[in-house]
Amino acid sequence: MIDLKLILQNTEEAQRKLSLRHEDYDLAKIRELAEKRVRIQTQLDQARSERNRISKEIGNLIRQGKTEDAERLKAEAGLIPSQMESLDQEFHQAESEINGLLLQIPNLPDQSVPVGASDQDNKVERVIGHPRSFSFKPKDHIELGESLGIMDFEAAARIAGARFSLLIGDGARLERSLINFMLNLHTRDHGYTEILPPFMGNPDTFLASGHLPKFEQELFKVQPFGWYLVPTAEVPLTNIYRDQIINDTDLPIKLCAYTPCFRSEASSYGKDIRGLIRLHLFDKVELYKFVAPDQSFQELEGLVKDAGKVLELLGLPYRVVSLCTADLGFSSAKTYDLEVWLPGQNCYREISSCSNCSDFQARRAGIRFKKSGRKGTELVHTLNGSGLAVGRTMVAILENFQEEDGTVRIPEALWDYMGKKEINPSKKL
RNA sequence: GGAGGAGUGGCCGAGUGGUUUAAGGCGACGGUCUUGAAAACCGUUGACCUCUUACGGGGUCCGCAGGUUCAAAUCCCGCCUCCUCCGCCA
Repeated sequence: MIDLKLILQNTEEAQRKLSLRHEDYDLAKIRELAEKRVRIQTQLDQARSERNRISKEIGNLIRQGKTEDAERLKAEAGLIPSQMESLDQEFHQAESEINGLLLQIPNLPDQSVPVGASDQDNKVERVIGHPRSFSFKPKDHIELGESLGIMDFEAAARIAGARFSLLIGDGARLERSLINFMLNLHTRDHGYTEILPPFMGNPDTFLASGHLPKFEQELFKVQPFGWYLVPTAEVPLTNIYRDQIINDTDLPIKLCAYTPCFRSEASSYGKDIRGLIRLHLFDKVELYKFVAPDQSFQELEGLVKDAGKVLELLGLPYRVVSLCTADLGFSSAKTYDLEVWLPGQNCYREISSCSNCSDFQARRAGIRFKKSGRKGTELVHTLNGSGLAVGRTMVAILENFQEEDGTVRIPEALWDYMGKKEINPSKKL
């Protein structure tokens, strides 16, 4: 949620920043409702104050035994609740309308975000590593996976349907190895604490992270219970500290988590139908930070570095892209995508998305921190980033390290995890 | 699934309709003392909304949401969460 005060005090500025996202929002309407709410609240507070005063007096009279005077006052005070009732209704009406509108509004882009109209305007910040040149035509991961006998999309479709995967033997082992490798790296070398959260959550949880109410069609709902399956570990991790006040000495808090991710891909019809690129269920290791506001952009750079380290240790070429204003996610103030080189597709593909959500999620989730020796609390800033999408990492390994005969070399960083240095073509199950 | 019990401030905990303006303790912070620290003693110590240039004032918050009442942490209705026992179960 963006700050209502910002809308009230600087409507035009907020409107201008939102328009950079190429979406329209009626801030004037919110402003009008908010001003109305304050008027009503003032009246309501006065009525309550009067009621409290009289009630206290009645109490005093009763204690002094002056029951007749008390009865007279009771008759007088009896009129107040009915006056308050309609005000109270108006107040709640205005408040829920304001909230309903506010929950639909995305975060404001930071001023360092490139202004643009589509993903064409994203800015390449840097390129790390060099795409390998092949002496043969590189295969894509689907062909490789099936000839190696480590994937069976037909069986996956039989079990669940389109956009699911089934890994066999070294394929399954590679997925598991990657998860362990990533978690070990981030916990041992990068200082993150590992979390294994629930893979589903209640509606409040998804509201706090910004996935509800606007994006319900992207989620799988568990009926009849009302839970949703997590589309990313960002959702449960955000909510670890929902409605909590954190000591500033505990910041920054750095967490990482492996979870499966469940996405309906409702708005992706026709895109990446085959293979491991876009699935209803995939594995991801997520990085997450709760930080003090003045640290968040610096911490974002660190997050990108931590995610990039995975690719570097695996020897995969990639580039870092700063998303433009039109391509930013709903909760994000600034996002870097890491895009890995895929020879099979002859292009860079997103393998990590690292965002600074500033105070947007913290406000929805009520996550604040307290500076010792200072009055009051302040909202934390939250950051999240993939470290990395596991399936897409497997795609990148298969496609980048393939040989002409279909053999795939395993990156050295994974040798111990895999117990071997290459995967050779073998019979299908 | 059955039967009980419980949810109060950062934490523990008192409080069964009106001197509760939520006692007391712990923790934290400040001070006295001390070479320094500890101990002891003294003091301070919530969040949120709102009015005010300011000083300061008003309001809300005792799991959540309703209700009764002039007045609710306290009584009533519904819900949520946690705990204990029984049953079932990976």
